[in-house]
Amino acid sequence: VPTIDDVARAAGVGIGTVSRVLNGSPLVSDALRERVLLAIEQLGYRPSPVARAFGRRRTHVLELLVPLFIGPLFLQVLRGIEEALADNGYSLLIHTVQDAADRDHAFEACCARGQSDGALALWMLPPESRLERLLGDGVPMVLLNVSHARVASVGVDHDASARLAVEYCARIGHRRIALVDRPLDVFEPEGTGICERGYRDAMADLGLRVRETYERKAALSQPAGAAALESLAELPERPTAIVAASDEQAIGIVHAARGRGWQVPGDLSVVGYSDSQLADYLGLTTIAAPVREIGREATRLLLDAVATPAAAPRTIYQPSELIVRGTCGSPRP
Amino acid sequence: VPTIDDVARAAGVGIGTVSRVLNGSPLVSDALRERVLLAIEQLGYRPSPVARAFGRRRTHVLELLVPLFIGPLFLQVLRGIEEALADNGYSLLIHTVQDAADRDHAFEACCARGQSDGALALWMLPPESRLERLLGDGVPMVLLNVSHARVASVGVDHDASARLAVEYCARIGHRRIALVDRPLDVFEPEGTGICERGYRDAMADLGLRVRETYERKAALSQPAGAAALESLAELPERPTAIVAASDEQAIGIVHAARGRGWQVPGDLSVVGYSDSQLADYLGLTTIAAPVREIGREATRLLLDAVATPAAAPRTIYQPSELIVRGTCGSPRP
DNA sequence: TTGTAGGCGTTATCAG
DNA sequence: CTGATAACGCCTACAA
Repeated sequence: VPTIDDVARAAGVGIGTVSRVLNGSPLVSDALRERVLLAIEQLGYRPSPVARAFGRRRTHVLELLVPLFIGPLFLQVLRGIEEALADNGYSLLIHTVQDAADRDHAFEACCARGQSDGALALWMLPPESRLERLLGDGVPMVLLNVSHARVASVGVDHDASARLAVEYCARIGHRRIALVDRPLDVFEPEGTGICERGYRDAMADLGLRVRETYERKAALSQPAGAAALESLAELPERPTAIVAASDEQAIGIVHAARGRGWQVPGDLSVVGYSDSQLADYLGLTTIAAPVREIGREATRLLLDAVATPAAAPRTIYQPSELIVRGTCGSPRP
Repeated sequence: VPTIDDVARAAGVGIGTVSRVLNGSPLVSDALRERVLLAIEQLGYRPSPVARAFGRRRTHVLELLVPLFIGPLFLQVLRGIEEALADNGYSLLIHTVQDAADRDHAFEACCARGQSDGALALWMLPPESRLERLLGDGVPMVLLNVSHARVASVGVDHDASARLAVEYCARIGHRRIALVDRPLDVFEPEGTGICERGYRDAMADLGLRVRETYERKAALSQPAGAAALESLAELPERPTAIVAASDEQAIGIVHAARGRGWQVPGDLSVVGYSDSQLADYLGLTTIAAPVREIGREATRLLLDAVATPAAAPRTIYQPSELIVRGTCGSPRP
């Protein structure tokens, strides 16, 4: 494998000149640039990425922390990220995380500066314990679809999304609207819900009764959604509409409701959240999150942070949108 | 950020000793190892991954080429890959590919040795034009779920899978079984189909009539599957069962059939392929491919190749399996 | 068992 | 504009 030295020798110039040509410096005469380019071509020379990373103290690699519960949305985010990465020479390193321990490892690894120039974390908060080191080491980092006071983030405003769903249900006539939420930090099931505030505020603003018994918090899975429905179904005055915090949960809810012999949307309306591929296939009414855009914008933000460190953590919201399909209808009188 | 020099100084030893401790060499006295470990701890020292990669001429990174059409199966493969990667210090670099040009770039980049120690390509063949350089540069590479005479691969035997599907349909009484295939090379739509041979052989072996009019080749999408069904439906003697080369296609077929007012499985039986999450949700009878296992075994194979170069390209087959759900039934007399 | 010196392929910093 | 030359941080002989 030819090195920069070989090229310099072949072109009859110093390695400095070759390096300048390689990096598009204007400080090279056309004549020499020509000769260098020729030599590169003839030798089939490719600069070594590791040597470069070593030399310029920049890896041109971004890290991506992916929780497995994200499901099919992953490919969408990935598309957005790659859109922002197109042709700027950056690559993506992936770490999947399955549980809290994985998460801690992954964030820890990001802090250990050197592997990458920055990190993207999807749908997932960094553990508070690692936060100091994380911010201390100055690894640029952007959170996607979750927000945190001290870290930059891009995502939808979950409270606004919940409001959208609740207002829609109210508009088509529902008054008994329940919430099947998900914990803000998926690895912290006892914490606050992600749509909680938006749901309550929207209900109150609409003059609808806010009752604790109408709020459930469930994991991001179909069975969890189904379980939440069963519990809601036992209420003396059961809800006629349910707003879920994910499409998975919503699908579980729909299945369970139909399993009880209820009609959806006849006896129960259900709104999902995210507009995953599944929602489309199954005709689920849902609040769409612009997942691809989130990936793109977050990556742009991160690249900015890599180029210009020390910017204050920004939070950018992308608008969510109601997608009407087949799981909502007016309640039967 | 502390370097190995700082550690050596703090521990009062040479950098060689520190390096040995770092790499678990037995050639260090317990006393010194203790001191070094302490210094590392106190300084919060972390060896630089790039410097290491530079020094030992091994990046400890594997590259993964992912075609977007893979869909939700991706996360599953990823799980398998990470299983094999667990705790051996390897990371995963991802390149998504959307079209033939992307693919060419991606394979090209892998050849440019240095970015990674080896590459995994999913559901996708390298372009023949790149093959020489690829094999020439000696980048270890393993193909997943496609096979090639000159490159190592791990996947299911598509012909065996097709046979499984056909035999099942025949067993429950079908005689007019059609195939909606996919091209072996997705970016080469005109090429041979991936299940073609298995389908024809199985039909012949069962004494069923093999007719060209019963074979369609479609893209890996629902609309493509739907289109194939429409075309099949116009036949004077339409098939009573259809074997598809992917779950997506199968779902498109089912939708289109129901759109025509046909009952599935009453009027038409459909078998999918892969057992994606969707197949489960929609109750699609399908041939399951052990996707996670494929990821795991392929990665193991690749790691072997990285450690011991120049092994002859091996092809490993994983068994596929029939999953009976709700889209197949006996034909009406 | 230990320390020291050289090398890895670039980039960056100088004098010219 | 150009060419030496010194980092960069670690690994690996080699010598002690």
